[in-house]
Amino acid sequence: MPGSDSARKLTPREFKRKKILRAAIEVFARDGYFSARMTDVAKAADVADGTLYLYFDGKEHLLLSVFDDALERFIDQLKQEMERLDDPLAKLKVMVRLHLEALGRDRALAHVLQIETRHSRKFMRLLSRGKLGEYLSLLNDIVKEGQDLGSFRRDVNTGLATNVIFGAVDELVNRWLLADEPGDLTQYQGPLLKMLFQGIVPCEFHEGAAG
Amino acid sequence: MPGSDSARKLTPREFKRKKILRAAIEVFARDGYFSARMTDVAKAADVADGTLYLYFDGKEHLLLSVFDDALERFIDQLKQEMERLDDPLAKLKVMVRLHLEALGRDRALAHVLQIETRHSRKFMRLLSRGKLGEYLSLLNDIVKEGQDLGSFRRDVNTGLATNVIFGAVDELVNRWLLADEPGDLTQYQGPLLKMLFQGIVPCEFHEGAAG
DNA sequence: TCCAGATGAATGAACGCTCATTCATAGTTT
DNA sequence: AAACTATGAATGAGCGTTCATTCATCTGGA
Repeated sequence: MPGSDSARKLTPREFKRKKILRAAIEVFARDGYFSARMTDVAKAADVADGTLYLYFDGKEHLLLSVFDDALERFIDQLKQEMERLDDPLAKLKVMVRLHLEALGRDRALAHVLQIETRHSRKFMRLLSRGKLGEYLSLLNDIVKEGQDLGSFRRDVNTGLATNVIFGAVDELVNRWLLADEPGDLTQYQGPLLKMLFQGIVPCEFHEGAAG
Repeated sequence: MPGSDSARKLTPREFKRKKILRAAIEVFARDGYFSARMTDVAKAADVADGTLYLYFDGKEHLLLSVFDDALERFIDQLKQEMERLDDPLAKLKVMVRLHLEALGRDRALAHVLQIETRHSRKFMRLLSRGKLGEYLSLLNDIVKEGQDLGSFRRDVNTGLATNVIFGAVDELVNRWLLADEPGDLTQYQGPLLKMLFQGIVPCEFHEGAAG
């Protein structure tokens, strides 16, 4: 099944494509998407201005490609790692870990994914209907499975729980991006999961707390 | 103390300022911040192009003003409503309710606050250091107070809990904004709080879940 | 009451600059 | 010698901002 093996040799064309994508990440992260000039992306990729348009349909399509390319790799990895797991709780842990690891290791990419790709409603909808939707759907499946098996509460709406989990992780990454002295992003994995699993109110007070 | 009473009569200048701010919200929400033209904001405010610059220092400052103005009103209301409350749990409920109500009632404003103001790292830092920081600090205080009083778990980092709560609410609003048929935003208030308070894992499984 | 002069808020046409994109040309491979 | 790929200078539309000018309102002297 050639094409699905991510470790195979790249064709020259694929190689240059990747090189441009990487350059775009660096430049978009450094200057911001709107301030960034295509000329600078070309320069960073060591390629002529016009060449960009032989690989991408324009600036916006380049940004979209950065996003989808990154998420595709991430989703593949996620699926692969989850194959060996049955426990939804363990799956959720892995998902959060991979999410934090992937972004924690590449700050420029994180910046582009978290901030630059969210510049308009129109663009965000585009993302939601693409790879991001696939990712959220994966998360939703885990939550649903956990509820079916009884390891997650059944009395919270599945979609809402998905939303809370994603929102929490997403905001954590945002704060890490905005921090003046960002530490290791993955250090929060444990505490974050603890809070998501157990909530903020001790069990003995649960009756009066909600509602 | 004239000037702090939000219900007093507006001077002509204040009135026109508000009119421009409202127009900016509508136009930024409709076209997106970057696509929006100052000319169109002026048109929507029923004012000449140049007039905008008698009230604001430029396009970016106008966007910032929209944000700060909205948050200032929100924070004032929040402080006022919280004065009568002692219980941190109740305070948190009020905070989430007001947050969802304020945005749920004004979709254009929500759009601008959630999406258009987050177009760059630089701008987001500006927000964080201003009114948004004040808001987060308020939330952080509530969490801390709850932990001191024992109504919130002490074994979760205060800042992280603040982050999770804000992230969850924020993402909920985002999904509402992106939805094709958005319902009433406030309907999620109860379930959201329940999940934040109690977590996703039933109490009896807490031992093995975290970590 | 009337008017001359002063004030500054408001106007909107025009400016000037910034890029995303194009395409005629050049190079490279088969 | 075709076919494919790359180049980068030139283009021109788009738009934030400016500023010379207008005009409604106010002031105070007669």
